[in-house]
Amino acid sequence: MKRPTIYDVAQRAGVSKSLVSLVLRGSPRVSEEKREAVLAAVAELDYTPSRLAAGLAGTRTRSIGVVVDDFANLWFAPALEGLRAAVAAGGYSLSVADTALNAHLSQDPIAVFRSLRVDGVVLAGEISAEAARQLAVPAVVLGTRAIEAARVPVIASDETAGGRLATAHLAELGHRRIACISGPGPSASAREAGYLAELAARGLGASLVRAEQTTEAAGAAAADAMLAELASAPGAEAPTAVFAVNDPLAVGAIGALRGQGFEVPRDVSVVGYDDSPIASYRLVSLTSVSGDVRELGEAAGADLVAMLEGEGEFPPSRRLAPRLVVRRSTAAPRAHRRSPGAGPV
Amino acid sequence: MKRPTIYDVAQRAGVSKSLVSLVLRGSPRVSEEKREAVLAAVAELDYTPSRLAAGLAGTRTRSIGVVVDDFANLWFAPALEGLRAAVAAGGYSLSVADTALNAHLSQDPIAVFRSLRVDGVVLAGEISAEAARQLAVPAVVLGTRAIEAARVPVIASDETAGGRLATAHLAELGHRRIACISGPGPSASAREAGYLAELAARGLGASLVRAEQTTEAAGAAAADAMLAELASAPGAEAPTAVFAVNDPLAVGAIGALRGQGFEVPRDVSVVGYDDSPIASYRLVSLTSVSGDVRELGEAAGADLVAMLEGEGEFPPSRRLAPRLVVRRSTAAPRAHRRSPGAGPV
DNA sequence: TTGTAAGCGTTATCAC
DNA sequence: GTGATAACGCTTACAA
Repeated sequence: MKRPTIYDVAQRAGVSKSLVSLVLRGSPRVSEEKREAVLAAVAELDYTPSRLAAGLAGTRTRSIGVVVDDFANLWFAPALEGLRAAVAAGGYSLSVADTALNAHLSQDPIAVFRSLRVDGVVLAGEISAEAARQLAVPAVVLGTRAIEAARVPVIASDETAGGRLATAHLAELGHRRIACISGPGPSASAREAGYLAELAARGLGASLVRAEQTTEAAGAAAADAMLAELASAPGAEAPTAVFAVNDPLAVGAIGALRGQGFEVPRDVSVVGYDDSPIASYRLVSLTSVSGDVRELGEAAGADLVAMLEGEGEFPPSRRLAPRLVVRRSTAAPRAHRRSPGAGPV
Repeated sequence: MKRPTIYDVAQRAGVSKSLVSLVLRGSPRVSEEKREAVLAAVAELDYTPSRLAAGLAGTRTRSIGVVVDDFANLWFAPALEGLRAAVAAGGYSLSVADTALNAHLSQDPIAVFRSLRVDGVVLAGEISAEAARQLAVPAVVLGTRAIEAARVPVIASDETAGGRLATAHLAELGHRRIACISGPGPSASAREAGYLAELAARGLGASLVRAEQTTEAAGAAAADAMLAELASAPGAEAPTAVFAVNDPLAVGAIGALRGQGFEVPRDVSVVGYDDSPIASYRLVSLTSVSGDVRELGEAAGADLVAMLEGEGEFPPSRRLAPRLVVRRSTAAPRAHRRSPGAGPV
């Protein structure tokens, strides 16, 4: 008992296979009569066209591949939803792969997509510049500024602006000693650059620690290290605010600070980045920078579809402005509250 | 400038296309000489075989589809990794889709996989029973017991056992009034059933609240509701321990309890479920039941490959035993610590 | 409007 | 070992 083919449908409906193909692809030049006959046959036979054959025969597969850097980065979930919404308009379907997913067996996701003949790909997350080159199909990069140079539009959140936003918020509250817990990777660098720029613009001094990874544990370790260094320095003063370049780092820092007797935000204010689910948890209530990831996904999807449908030129890179979600992890510094003009003790 | 085909490779290597196909599929009956010639031509031409054509012509596509209920469920990341490892052994590659991803436009992921002619599918998460039926290809269900009846093996964590484990842990610590915050869905039900079974086995009374969703906010609301109800009841006593059927619910409950002046674990112990990343955060340090999801994924992948390669019979359903990860959210009850035999005040 | 026929790039079945 | 030559199920001119 084999699967029904377009041929079976044609026979049952009493038409030719071409007609079936036309009906299925919604051609307007078919009689209502035949259309119904075809649709009926399709339903009766439970026919599902083979995308393999369609892709082989046609000029496109109407599928687009999405490469996600890591499925554990919850970041991409809303991005994917925005993408889907955007490409669905063009009749495309998404195929998702994660970089780590096939890394071991040299099962490079890009290679898989190539052999699948996807019409285009979306590089989501911190993709290596190398991956983007030698990419025979139209592509857009979503959410990082790593590969500015390649011939692909980059749809990213302006992470440097986000870093400035977070830092400015703390400065506006009255903080003068604002530390930063950064980490590895281009996103972290961009956010960190924003922190430095904003401090410079305000004439404040910087205090930077780089965590080994961008995890909660690394954030805790970085905060501990920062505190330890302060303790051993002669006249050093502890920061009254910390900007962590992502939420896990921030949560780790809060845990470490609390472990050392500092209450948040009473003694130290903390700002995170990404506005991940944990940030809104009551237990945490973390002020965080939000990249509006879903919209980023939508924009990327729309741009890719435009490249696929349109002739020639490709859309310009875009850098969307992030916004700050203020919660209960930030407040004015104590000294500031007691007597606005007073210097630190 | 078109893509190179197997024909181009054959011509360049001075052999027939059949030979090229044999070499690429690792046939042992080809001379070393020709093999090298073919491989060289492949490299020079940067040839990538078309999976579309291969799937069309061959008897299988060597691809398997994974349907995830929701990408935002961090749960599936390790499961996917286990899956990948297991199916890679058989030379299969994974294609992932999320139920919500295409739900809107009747872009049912199962339909997409059908048209892609995947060799098999993995249903991960809480899949509807309906989805599993009418599934023309071999399938396994990963991580839920929802569709016991269908003709697919179910590889799941024994969630009822997990519920018992959590409850037993609290009882062993000396707790007598153990409440449960449950939620919607089959997983929650199974965990809840374990809670009830363990209490019954120990002759303890149950106190159950069902949250509207399985989110942190819902958990907080449920805990608040529970406390409010207790306050209005005449001689009711507050529970000294709470088992929440997943981690977000548990974190929400902790937040709510703290808001009402209860410290965890001093006044109330809390156990969660899933051992998600947040559970290990210092700020939370939540005792939680772990399903060893990666291993679950491996088992499911191995079973599916066995079904695909093997002839006939399919592997039995399996229910893997979960384990408890004890952290700092659980401790002996206060009264118990002061005087072991004393009743509650 | 509908039918005919020629591919699309592989695998599979034979011969050689 | 190696090479022809049919499928595979569809799209797409081109005819009718």
